[in-house]
Amino acid sequence: MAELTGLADDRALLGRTSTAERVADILRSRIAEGYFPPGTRLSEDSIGGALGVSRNTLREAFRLLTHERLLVHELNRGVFVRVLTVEDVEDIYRVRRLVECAVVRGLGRPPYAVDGLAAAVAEGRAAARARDWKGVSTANIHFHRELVALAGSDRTDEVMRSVFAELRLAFHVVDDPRRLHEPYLARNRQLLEALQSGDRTEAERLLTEYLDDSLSGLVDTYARRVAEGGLGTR
Amino acid sequence: MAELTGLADDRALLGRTSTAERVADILRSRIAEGYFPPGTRLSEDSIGGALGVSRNTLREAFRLLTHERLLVHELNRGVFVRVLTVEDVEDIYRVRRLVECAVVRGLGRPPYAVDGLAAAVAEGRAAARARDWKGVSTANIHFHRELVALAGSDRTDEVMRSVFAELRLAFHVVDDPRRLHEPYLARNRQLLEALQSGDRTEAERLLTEYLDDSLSGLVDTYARRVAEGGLGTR
DNA sequence: CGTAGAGGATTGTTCAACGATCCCTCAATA
DNA sequence: TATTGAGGGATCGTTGAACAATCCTCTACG
Repeated sequence: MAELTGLADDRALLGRTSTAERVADILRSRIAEGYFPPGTRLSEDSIGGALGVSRNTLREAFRLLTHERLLVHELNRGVFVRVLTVEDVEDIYRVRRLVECAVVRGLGRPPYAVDGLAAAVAEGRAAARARDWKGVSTANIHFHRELVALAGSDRTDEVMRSVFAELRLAFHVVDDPRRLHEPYLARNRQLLEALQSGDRTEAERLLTEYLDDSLSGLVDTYARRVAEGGLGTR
Repeated sequence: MAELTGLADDRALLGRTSTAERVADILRSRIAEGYFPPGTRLSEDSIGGALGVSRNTLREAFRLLTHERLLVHELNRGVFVRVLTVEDVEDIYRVRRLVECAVVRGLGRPPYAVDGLAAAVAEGRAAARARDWKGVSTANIHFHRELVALAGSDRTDEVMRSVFAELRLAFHVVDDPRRLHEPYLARNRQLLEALQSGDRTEAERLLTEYLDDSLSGLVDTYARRVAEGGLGTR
């Protein structure tokens, strides 16, 4: 038996993607880019017809996305792109504060593996230079996903990936992404620097402030938009 | 328009569930109680026949439980009750330490709402008196779910509910539930007392020790059982 | 003893059908 | 005018069947 360790990673690339997962990928990115805004109903017939997949396959894709909380399923009514309430947004930040701060606090001795964080900061800087505010938002999320990854827990990573995907739903409702995301570029950089210098407590302080400010800023504009927009909460 | 605020809570009750969800409920509790031990193959034919549902519906239920990590799906072989690896158990405890400790640390000023915790302690004591070690294990899990509930976050509750359900899979593999669960009765009580007296830092210390000991005790016997039992890890 | 292959059993996938539910429309009534 | 109720159309939920693909077991053979 020859060397096979390197092959394990390739298995993910191989057949392991079912039709339903590919459909879910398509729908997920459509939702992420705002093509299907929150509140939109996704009809089995029209979507299945457009994508050329059977109803069963499509329903499996719906189920995947429902599990990620991107869609909500109402019996005999179909699936809808989730409309977050303000309480949802607050709960998302409750989870973020709980988990992200715990990750920072639980770090062992420095140095820390901050390569991913540095890459996300660079990604955000590049997006800002290109005036690509949606890209800035994505880089922001990448930064915090990398932060969570420092805990080295697959389950935590998965949970937070889903939480961040949900958060993106709120971002699509607000109309001024620049004001919402740009200020946090510098603060992510600060956070990175604190971690690079091995200062956990300072990093935790920065992170807490970050999350508090981010939540209040988001809730302000979000509540206004939801109220005026009259998104189909039902 | 009359007073309708009280009715909002009742909506959850009349929210009907699909057949697939009800089937998933049944299978979930069967797995939780050990009727289907880890490694068991769940045949579409026999289960569908016994429950009187069609294959399509049953497969939907399987998918729901697969998303919850209680079942694993092997292509062309069917679904099996998940067999946790030691790495899985370790990751579960990584999540528990991260989240449960963060919950305790994030508590505000005392007094805390420890009614649920007290009830779980009482439940455990009663089960121990009745020599019902599986009941002790359940009460243990209830205690920690109540602990997480102190954070007041729906999402955190849901995540941890799923994590605890997964953990139960490991419990079913070990053969001496008494030795595994009984020692923690007293420690839960200690934890409760620390919280009742408003001592967060002491509670966090107790909790950390608890989780460390619980993990090492579980991994010891679990690794042995998995190795000798030769559960169908394939 | 080991291997190749046939056959049976099980799963993967799709489709069509029918009942159930929801939503919308419209008419009747107070 | 506002409310109620019936009807119809659209969509979802579930079933059953059919066929292909795959796996497992057992047998026969070298």
